[in-house]
Amino acid sequence: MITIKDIARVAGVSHTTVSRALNGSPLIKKVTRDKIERIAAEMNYVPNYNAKSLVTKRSFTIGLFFSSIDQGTSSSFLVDAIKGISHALDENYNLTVHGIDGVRNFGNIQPQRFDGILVMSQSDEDNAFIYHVKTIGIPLVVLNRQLEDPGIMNVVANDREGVREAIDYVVSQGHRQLAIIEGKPGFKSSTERKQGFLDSLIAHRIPLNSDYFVQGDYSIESGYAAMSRLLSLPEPPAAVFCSNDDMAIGAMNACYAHKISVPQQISLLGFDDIMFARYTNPALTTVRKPIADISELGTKMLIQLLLQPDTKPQQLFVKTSLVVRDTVADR
Amino acid sequence: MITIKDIARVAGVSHTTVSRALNGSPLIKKVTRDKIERIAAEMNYVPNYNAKSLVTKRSFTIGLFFSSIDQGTSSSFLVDAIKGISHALDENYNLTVHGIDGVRNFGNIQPQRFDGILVMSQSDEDNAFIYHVKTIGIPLVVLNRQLEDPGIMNVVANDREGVREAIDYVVSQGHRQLAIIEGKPGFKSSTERKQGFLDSLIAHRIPLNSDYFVQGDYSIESGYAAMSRLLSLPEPPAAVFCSNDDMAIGAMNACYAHKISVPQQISLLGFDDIMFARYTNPALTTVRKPIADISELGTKMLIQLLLQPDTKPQQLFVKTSLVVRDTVADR
DNA sequence: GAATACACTGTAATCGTTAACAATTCACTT
DNA sequence: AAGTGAATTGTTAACGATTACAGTGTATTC
Repeated sequence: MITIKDIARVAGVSHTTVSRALNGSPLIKKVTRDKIERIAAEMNYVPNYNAKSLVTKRSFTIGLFFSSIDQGTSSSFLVDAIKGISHALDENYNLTVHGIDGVRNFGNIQPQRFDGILVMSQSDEDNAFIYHVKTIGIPLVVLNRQLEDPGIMNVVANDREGVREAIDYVVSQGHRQLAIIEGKPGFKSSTERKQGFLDSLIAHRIPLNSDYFVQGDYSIESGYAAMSRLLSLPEPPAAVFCSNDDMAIGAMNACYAHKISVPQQISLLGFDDIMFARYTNPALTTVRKPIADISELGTKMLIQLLLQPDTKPQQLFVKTSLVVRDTVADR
Repeated sequence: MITIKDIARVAGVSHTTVSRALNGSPLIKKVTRDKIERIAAEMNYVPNYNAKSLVTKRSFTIGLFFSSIDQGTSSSFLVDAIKGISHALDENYNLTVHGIDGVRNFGNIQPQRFDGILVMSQSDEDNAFIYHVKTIGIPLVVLNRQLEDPGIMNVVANDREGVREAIDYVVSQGHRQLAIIEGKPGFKSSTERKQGFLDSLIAHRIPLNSDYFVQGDYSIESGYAAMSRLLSLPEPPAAVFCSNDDMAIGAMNACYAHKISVPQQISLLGFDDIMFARYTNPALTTVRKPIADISELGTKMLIQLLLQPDTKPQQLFVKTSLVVRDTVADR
């Protein structure tokens, strides 16, 4: 393995000069820099990042932590996240991936091991981890889940606005009896999405019917159960907004079971645009949560934070988009 | 940040002794070791891995490379892979994740940066990368895709056997007019799965009908197209084996479009058991490819390879399992 | 009671890099 | 021709660990 000293020898300079030349120091004369760069390239020099890290105290690694590695749901999250992050990260940074639940002792999470940390959060159970990271002072960005704490950089989708737009669309298609299957109680995302639903209804002066608000918990099964309840109503709704796609899939299955055809007899709207939304039958109309964009923006914010540690934490919202497919009928 | 020298100072020993004590050297007396360990714990000592790496020439990081980071398909692969790997990897190893297509120059892939590399391969376009890794001598295990080269550690599913068993099952349900939608031409997995299909048909003395062999390319669209062709046959098959789940989903959609009900009029069988297989309507009967198990076993082999570099490369097969759901009718 | 062996601990060099500080070179002034 | 300051380059000491080698102390042997 060749080192800067090897290069120094053939270039006839000191290894310090080589170091400086290769790191773009303005101190070095152009001709020597060019010569050294040429030689380094010829010798296929690759810097030893451990030595670099040892002295600069930067690890050149960013850690991505996500809620659970063992729970089955929402797997496409992770791929999209990695996609977005890779786009924003330059090649001599390493991205390491961990499940938060796999971290047995927080002691291993140390500034010397991570230049920065991204948390793809899905539940407030992550808070203990998040505060540990914050406490020991590693630059941190939390993605996907809206935080109450304004002291932490946070990038999320604008759920409320996204849902409002989607419901506006459903209303514009002529539906006025709208129901909602709500998300898991206590989750910020649940209330945000519900708010967006209400925003639209109120804006359109649609009277609120308490029968049309039913509880779910983001699981397929809860979507099935909730939809069954709605279908058994004396006057079932014309359209149902499901607070996530999983529940929409459950709801669709409930419709099949009750011989109700979608969207002819009832319209369905999801949220997330998971990969499978395109494959349901009929294909699900839904609100796309741009995980890749969120991750990319979050990574950029993290890099910003690395360069200027005193950057003020903010809460950034990424716009969602409505994906019109086949589950909302036009009347 | 506290170092072994700090510990040495309070313990009244040299830092060498601390290093030895903390690394389980047999040279150290039990009482000193205990004392040092106690002090280290009290001081919340965490070793500096960069310093360690610099001198031991081990990086404590394993790289996971997968074919493409930007292609949309088979996302659950990655999560399952990370799951399996995390299980087998002890906590002071870091797992870094990269798309092979994101690697702009191979020069960055260096022994000093990776103790070992896992490649989750999906196409033979990965070969250039694989051989680069092999050439520079980084311990390597290729997962998921069967290699011709016996010089590389390789862990894959036993596709052929898995398909044979699945078709045996379909036959046992009373179907005898069996069709196959084949995978992408030139792919090892395509021929393996086809072989499994043939194995079963031959074992059951079912005559081969050339109309029932149609080409696909693993995409949903190709599944749709292939199924349309089969349905337009004067005598459509009773059951169709799709060489992966994506094509099965396409095929199912084709059935819907042709008003053919699954499984009443035609049975469908997939391969992979992607996450969505459970959510299709009806839920897809398929052959489960145990990605997590493959990854876990692969990781164990890699660790073996790290400990004993002269371990003979082998090709390991992990058994698939048939997941019976609702798309194969019982006659 | 000295020699020897063994068990344990310490000294100092090393890994490949950066960076504070010192030294040299060079082009201008005067 | 010497002085000055700026522009380059070099010397050397870190960074935090491991490890070859040297040293100490104690028990065993004769």
